[in-house]
Amino acid sequence: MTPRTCPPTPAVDPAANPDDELARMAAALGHPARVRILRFLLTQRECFAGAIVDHLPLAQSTVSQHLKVLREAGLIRGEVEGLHICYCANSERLRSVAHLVEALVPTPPKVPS
Amino acid sequence: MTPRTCPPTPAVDPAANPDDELARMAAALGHPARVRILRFLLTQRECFAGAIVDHLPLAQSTVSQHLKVLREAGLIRGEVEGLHICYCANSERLRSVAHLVEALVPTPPKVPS
DNA sequence: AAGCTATATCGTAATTTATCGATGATATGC
DNA sequence: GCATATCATCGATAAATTACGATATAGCTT
Repeated sequence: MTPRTCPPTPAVDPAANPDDELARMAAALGHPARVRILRFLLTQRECFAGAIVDHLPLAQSTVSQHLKVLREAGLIRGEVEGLHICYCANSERLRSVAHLVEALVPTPPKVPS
Repeated sequence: MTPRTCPPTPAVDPAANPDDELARMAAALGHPARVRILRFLLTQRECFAGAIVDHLPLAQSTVSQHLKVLREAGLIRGEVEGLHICYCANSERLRSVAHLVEALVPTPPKVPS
């Protein structure tokens, strides 16, 4: 009904173990266009969807769909602002993703004193 | 010709910018089964392919394909060891992936003294 | 109200992915 | 050499992803 929604950012799924959570985030990041969108959003701090479309060699509808994937993963947030929609990266969520990945890196085998 | 190959670990693609690299790694991590395989490998330090198959509710051929994806992303390594193939996580590569993700997290806006 | 702009959604085609069973290849043991 | 175990690859199939143009919707502007 409302195309201009920007779903309330599903945020973290509480009923997901870290493995599934990580897989979900990784899947959202698993496309070059989405990584570029994210990076662009980070360098601009925020911007309208149109700017992102201009920045990528993809059709508007395609970009919109990538934005949706990122939104549903909670990696970005969109806010209606008059006629535009202002997107920005969700730093908090990005940090939590970074932690999930770091948790995967084995700690160097501890050498007992 | 040689089914028991364990391709030489394509490792890092030098001709890839960080965005594409990150997307490639994320795509490899973007499936719950693969994250579980990786985690299993990390808790065991190493193990035969059969053990991984036993650990997952998937057919042997399916697991083998997931292993291939992880291998081609350089996230794990396999070594022929007699009749088995011994897999282990590539910590170095995992660390580099962690760094790629961390590089995405905005540094807190620096407050000039 | 009528038109315009910005963006989401829909319908669809093409590609990729996930999964399985079956097969093939190698190494081991007899 | 022959049977067996272990694992990769193949072929098929179903499902998901990606991409696009077309359409619809919400909010300005006049």
